[in-house]
Amino acid sequence: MVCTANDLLGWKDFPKGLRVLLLDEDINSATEISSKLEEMDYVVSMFHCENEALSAISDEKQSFHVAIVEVREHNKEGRFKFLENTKDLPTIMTSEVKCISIMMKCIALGAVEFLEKPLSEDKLRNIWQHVAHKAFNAGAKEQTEPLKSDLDIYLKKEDIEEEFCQNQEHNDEVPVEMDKYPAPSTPQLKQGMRLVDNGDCHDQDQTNVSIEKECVDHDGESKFVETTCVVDATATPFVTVTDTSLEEGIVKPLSNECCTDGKKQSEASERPNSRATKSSRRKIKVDWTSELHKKFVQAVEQLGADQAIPSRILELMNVEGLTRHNVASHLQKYRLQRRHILPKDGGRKWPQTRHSTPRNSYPQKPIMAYPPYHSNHALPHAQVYPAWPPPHNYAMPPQMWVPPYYPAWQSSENWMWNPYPGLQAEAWGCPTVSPQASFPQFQSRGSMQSRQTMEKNSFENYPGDEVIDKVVKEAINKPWLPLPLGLKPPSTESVISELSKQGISTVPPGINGSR
DNA sequence: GGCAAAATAT
DNA sequence: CATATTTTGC
Repeated sequence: MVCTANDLLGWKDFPKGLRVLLLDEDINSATEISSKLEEMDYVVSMFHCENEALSAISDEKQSFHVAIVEVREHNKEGRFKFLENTKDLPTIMTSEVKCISIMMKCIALGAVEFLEKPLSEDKLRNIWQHVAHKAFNAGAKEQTEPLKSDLDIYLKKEDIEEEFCQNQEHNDEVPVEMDKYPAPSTPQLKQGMRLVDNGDCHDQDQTNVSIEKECVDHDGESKFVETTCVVDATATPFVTVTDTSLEEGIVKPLSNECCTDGKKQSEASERPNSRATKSSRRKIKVDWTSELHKKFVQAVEQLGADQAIPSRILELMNVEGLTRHNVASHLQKYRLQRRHILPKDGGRKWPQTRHSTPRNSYPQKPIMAYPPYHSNHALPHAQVYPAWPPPHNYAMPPQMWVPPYYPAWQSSENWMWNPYPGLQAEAWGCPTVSPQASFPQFQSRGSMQSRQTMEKNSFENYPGDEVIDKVVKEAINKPWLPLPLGLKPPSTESVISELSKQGISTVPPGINGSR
């Protein structure tokens, strides 16, 4: 059985109840291991020969999450075969003898780990990690469309890779104290994955910053904040990072883009680990995804301008892992943005007239700059909604607040108004900020895989952010090319006039659009 | 809680 | 190398 990330999400008390197939011809050993496992609330099915085990596996009525298989010289061929036939089942090999060639072969054949006997409790305790790993990895391959679990929204690929270290204070309900039992195991490395082991992952004051991608959540409700953890490459145990497989999207299960961004990976792996060695390690970075921001905004709106203080917002948001500081910081930026944006007329440069319907006509600038000349672009209306809520909404009492169709932010880089929309936007007649209300789950750092998926979806519905971003970027960088999305370039006169408004009266030769 | 500096990320 | 975003410190 292939456990999916979603399965894990809904799994109360994970990894309790994890079904373990145990194959060991030594009855004593098997019994011993089994009882240890059962003490940990794993559900064990013991087998003494491959065939029994294999038929149990193929039995529809049974399913296993992970297998522990003993191997020794005389049965190795059978075990290899077993391994080959159970690719979907995370299989841990174990042996009394330490034979490097056998070990190697097992690993080569897909074993997720090789453990030397005897199997201590510590070793056994962590076998769930392989299930989680598998789940995350499996999801990526199958994903055809984004999963939308809460975790999806909050977790990112980095988490999956880097989270081993973050369990510090997860004191509530964690069935297994992972933090106290450093995984003896070597979670299966899939392409490009790194194992991270930040020696000191404690965080300071808050009790909530534990992000656990692997043990996902123990309570279906909890939402984790997407964070980026500092990685210490040197601390990475025997993991050879294979960056070549960037787009190998791993998992999508958990999030929009779990483990897929090759660039990030390589960067991370090469990243100097200065920080890791530093005693005062920086806190993991909260990634304000559109969903998270949306929550934030809703909280702010609900509270009203005067009540909207970090602690209350935090409370309302109810997002696990988020700290007051995080919120405060975001609030700071939020206010800054509004201050910067609102004082401006809001009408002169950004006539709401264009595509606004009663419902979405906000007094502020739309999220994207609008081409003043043409309205025949292919962008859907939803895209013009402002990222920040309009002022009248902002101050509205809870009961009065009507959630507008809120455009989720795409990436943190473009969720605010374009500070200088006039020039670029009007000059080029194309959006400067990519809209995206339809696929908030996609982050800009998305994997190639999600990117592709997104693009596919996008074209079937709305263009996705990334698509737009890309297109817009290209349009800006290569003005000589025809504008995409049905946009037309502004007239020379309008450009000149706009430039003069900006104080540019002379246009240097060579930038007149031809080249 | 809020502001600003420092640290990072892009 | 500069800017933007987020964390830290006060």
